[in-house]
Amino acid sequence: MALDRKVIRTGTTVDEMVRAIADQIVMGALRPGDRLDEVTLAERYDVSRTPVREALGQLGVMGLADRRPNRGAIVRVVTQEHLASMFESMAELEGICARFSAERMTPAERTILEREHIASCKLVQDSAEVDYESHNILFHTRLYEGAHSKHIFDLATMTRSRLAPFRRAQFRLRGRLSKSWEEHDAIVTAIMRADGATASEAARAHVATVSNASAVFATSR
Amino acid sequence: MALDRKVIRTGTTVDEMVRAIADQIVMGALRPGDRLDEVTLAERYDVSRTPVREALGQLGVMGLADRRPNRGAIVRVVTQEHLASMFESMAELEGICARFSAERMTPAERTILEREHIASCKLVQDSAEVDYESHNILFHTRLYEGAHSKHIFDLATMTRSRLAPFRRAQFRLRGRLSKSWEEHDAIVTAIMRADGATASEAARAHVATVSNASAVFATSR
DNA sequence: TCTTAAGAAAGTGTATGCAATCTTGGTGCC
DNA sequence: GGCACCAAGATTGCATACACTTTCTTAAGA
Repeated sequence: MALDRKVIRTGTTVDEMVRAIADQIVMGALRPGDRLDEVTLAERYDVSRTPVREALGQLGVMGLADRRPNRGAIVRVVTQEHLASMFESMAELEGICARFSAERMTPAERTILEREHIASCKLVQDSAEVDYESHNILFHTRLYEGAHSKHIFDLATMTRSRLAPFRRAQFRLRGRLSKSWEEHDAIVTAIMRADGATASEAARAHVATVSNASAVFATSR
Repeated sequence: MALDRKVIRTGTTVDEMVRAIADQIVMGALRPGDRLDEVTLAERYDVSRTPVREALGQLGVMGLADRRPNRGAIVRVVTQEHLASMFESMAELEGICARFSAERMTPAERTILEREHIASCKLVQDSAEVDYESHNILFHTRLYEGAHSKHIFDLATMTRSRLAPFRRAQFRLRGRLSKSWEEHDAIVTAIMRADGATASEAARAHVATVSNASAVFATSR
């Protein structure tokens, strides 16, 4: 299934390849350790090897792929140690974002955050895992944005995408959905009160829980 | 002056190009806004455009270059706002590293940190700006390493390299050298006492000072 | 004089080809 | 049977070629 590049054409082919491959990795279609063969990818997307190669190089810098000179690229495999390190960093970053959000969000941003959070309660009641996952991503993005700091946003977003392959299906664990909502609730409440310290701690605890839920999944493959 | 690739040959040409260009940016030979012309770079390093292009793409991901489709690449220009955001992030990251270092460094690491810190006192007395700058980079690297968290290390290192073009010559400001040493001293003292909170605060304050020193320089160009 | 249009020049984006390197399957030797 | 070695195939790395986009130049028209 080739991409219709001639029709839509946003940006360069390389960008499209980066997005396409990154998506496959983040979505789990390509799993850690899988080979990223240049000719195979080129054929699949109906492009030459050149843009594929550039994309692989960029994915390497992003930390999603691992490039071995003369030996091809694979989806990055991380050790348990490194994985823990990433979750730890994520917790710290989210803590910072929550603190800044509590201190800096505009009234409009606070309103949106709260409204979306309350709306998501219904998804929990309906056990709508997939929709809740979408909401969850948005929720955390709101936190990163609310920090009003472009670089923190970049760091948090990057770290999240690197972790994505390892947090798949976290919401399938029994009761995880409603627990997640309660944790979000603690964060939102603190942010609405402009209580940075509490928001930060709640966010860190939240990520720690996700970390535990994901660790089980990551090791059991 | 072409690189002697045939002779030394460590890694691929692309890697060499990334290093070479990144160095030029970080060292200040290439300044924000400067064009990164593919053919010029290719000729300068005596390679074809292909590896140069791949390098530019990777530098874009690293945040050192800015790539505009069909319009070439330039050394990234950051707004005052974005620069402040990066310094703010750097302060938070260093704070985290200092806290973790205080909690996690091995006795051997603590010894090395303290010994190098004490040795650097002589550089201050001699007003050896260049040598102190080298020591300074090492000092902060020790902090990042001491956190014992690969990902935090990556984030800190990346952020530092992005900031490098803007903190040039910070030590030329009068009295900055000895002030820097005193700030380091506060961090080291706290780490030796395994006092995470104090170490964290000292590190954050230290970066804040650097930020102010650099902001003057950045705007006055 | 200023604006604008057309064409040329410069530069980027992708495809293809070839050389270099790695992998694999098989063969001979111990 | 196991191991070292070697050649063929597969794959990557880089250079070159060409198409396409942007930018610059220049000149005509208002």
